[in-house]
Amino acid sequence: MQDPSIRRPTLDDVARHAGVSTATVSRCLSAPDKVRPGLRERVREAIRTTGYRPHGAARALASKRTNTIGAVIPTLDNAIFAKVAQTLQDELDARGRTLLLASSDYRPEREQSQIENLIVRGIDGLMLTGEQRDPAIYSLLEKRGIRYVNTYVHHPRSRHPTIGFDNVGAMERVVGYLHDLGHRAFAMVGGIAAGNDRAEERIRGTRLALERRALALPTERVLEKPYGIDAGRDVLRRLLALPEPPTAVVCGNDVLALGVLLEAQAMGLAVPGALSITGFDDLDLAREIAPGLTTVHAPLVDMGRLAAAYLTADQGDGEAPNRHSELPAELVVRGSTGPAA
Amino acid sequence: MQDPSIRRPTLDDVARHAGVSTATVSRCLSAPDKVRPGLRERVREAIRTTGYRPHGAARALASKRTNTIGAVIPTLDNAIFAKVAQTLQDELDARGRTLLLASSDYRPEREQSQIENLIVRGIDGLMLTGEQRDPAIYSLLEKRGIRYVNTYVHHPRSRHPTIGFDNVGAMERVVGYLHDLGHRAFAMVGGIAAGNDRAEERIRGTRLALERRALALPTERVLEKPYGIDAGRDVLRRLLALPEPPTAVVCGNDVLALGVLLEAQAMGLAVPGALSITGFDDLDLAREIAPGLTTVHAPLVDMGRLAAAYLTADQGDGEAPNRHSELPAELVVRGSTGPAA
DNA sequence: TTCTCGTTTGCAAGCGCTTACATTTTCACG
DNA sequence: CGTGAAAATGTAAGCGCTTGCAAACGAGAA
Repeated sequence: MQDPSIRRPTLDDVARHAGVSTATVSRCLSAPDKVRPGLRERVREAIRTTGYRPHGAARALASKRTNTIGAVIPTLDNAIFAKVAQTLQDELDARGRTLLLASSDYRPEREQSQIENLIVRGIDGLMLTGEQRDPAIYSLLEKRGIRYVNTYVHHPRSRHPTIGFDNVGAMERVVGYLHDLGHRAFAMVGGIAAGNDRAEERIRGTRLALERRALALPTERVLEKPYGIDAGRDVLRRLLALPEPPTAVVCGNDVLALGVLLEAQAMGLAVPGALSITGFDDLDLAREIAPGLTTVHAPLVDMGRLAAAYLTADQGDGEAPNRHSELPAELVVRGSTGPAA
Repeated sequence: MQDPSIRRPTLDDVARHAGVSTATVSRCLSAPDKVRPGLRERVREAIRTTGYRPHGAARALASKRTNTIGAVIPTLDNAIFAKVAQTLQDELDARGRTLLLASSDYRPEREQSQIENLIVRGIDGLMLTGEQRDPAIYSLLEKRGIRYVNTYVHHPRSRHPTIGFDNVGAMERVVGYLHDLGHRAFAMVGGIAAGNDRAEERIRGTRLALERRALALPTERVLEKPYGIDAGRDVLRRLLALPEPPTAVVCGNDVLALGVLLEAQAMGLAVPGALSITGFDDLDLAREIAPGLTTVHAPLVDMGRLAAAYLTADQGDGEAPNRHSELPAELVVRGSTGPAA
């Protein structure tokens, strides 16, 4: 859409204006301390009067750096990804980098194409969600020498760097807490586990924790649903139709939990009197709704911060950042859980 | 972070592999029908075996097009912007463009720097939120020949293109509806109007609609708050302390309305029996919460679609897209409003 | 004053691609 | 087959910037 009739000022124009070479102008921009203060000021002035703005593509081509970090998240339509994206952007901004954001809609093949897209566009680093993906993607990133990090998971033994939390461990805490309250009849509703390791880990974590307590979580009591309030509502109706309805419903995220909670209220089922509900993520709303939602707090802001730091850390400069950072994902107890009926 | 020891395959490599010139390879990529099918296949094969990926920056530099569209929104932390961003991205994707997203945190100076940033990064078009901003920004965009569009507003007489809805008119409908229900004691809580024309228009629209019905909206009954559930809660407590508390609270968006609603419920105030509440935006949650929130439906998806179409429309090709598109912003009546007490 | 050495500046070669323009090939038609 | 126009391909000149290297400069030492 650039109107070809308009010529934007270039480095040459600035150089001519200031009576110096383009090299000097370039240095003024990227390494001002390499230029004598007097000259520097003259160049600054010339930049101002010409209205010069650097040309990112030319710069990237010549310098082989784009100062751009990519990120692929499943969707912007969920606050937990939006918040990390927001944090990442703020942090990158502060470091003079730009965030190039893409979303995959939870579809692996779309994630792959988005990553390819980002690579073509030029990125110096890449934040990904979860670890599970086609190995070809990892080898492409390595071949291109693009630093990347997987978030929302913590896999200390993985060869791929991770910044996140222990989804399995978090569910152990959730289940332990509910078990201590006397609950024995559990059900779980999680996201679609196929292609989503966070969802899978939360389901697995719940099952493991129950088995550890000599309780089974049979398949018909584990429902996988795309995240959505309506899905949560739907699930509760289904669970209550079971011969032995659960006294505790463990949800894979807060949106599902909210659906379960709202449906319980709509059905006149006392929460937590007749049913305890837990979520995951700790959305703002979890604190505000009545009763407050017992949930696992996902350390989104810290994750975004650490990811930004990891992806922008200087390469050679000693001090390689940790390949794996674990963030706490703590249980937040609120009013949606209570002793088993 | 590009490892300099690694040489990525270039057009030259592909050309050599296929025994053709770089021009032919380039054409295979951007105008395949200009190349004889046999050759085309040979080149495709060479691309595959070399693992070639185009270099976006080089391409942008040579072609003067980036195939990238920028967007600056106030924040990702609000579903209404996230949803538009999501839609925009999907639509642009389908057209082979990339979305470069930035957020301003509702701060004009930050918006300006983000726009400059996007321009340097290279964009062919730009979606902005609202119309109110430093004229220097508009003239920079024009000087650069970058097509732009203002969204979330509809200003048919403005010289700047807009795609959005009539915020003032929407409030007329909200007030009219409440007035018909017998409400005479109104209060309003909106976003911070300074630097946010959408918020300002909604407040103004409410005031105008009331004046048209011979009702005043005195300053102490208009509260401007940063969007947030807690702000909404806070506001309700304040309004109920007034000598003559309102029977209807009109909110500038759903998040504030949700706060008002939750606080009313926490205080044991019947909604809509003792208090009617309206929102704006029609978040998913507005439909799910009990009682459902009466609100104005913001046509986010259509806005995103139209913006994508507008910003990617071919220039010369006759058929200039409309400079101003108005989308309906309809009142959605749910359970949070009822006859005045 | 001359010499040395560190600092500042300029020169110019690309970075990988697109695209006028020139050249060659193809093919319908006479 | 020859001809000419159209189609396919190649040639090469940039796009605007960075950066290695060389040249010029300046300041202190001899």
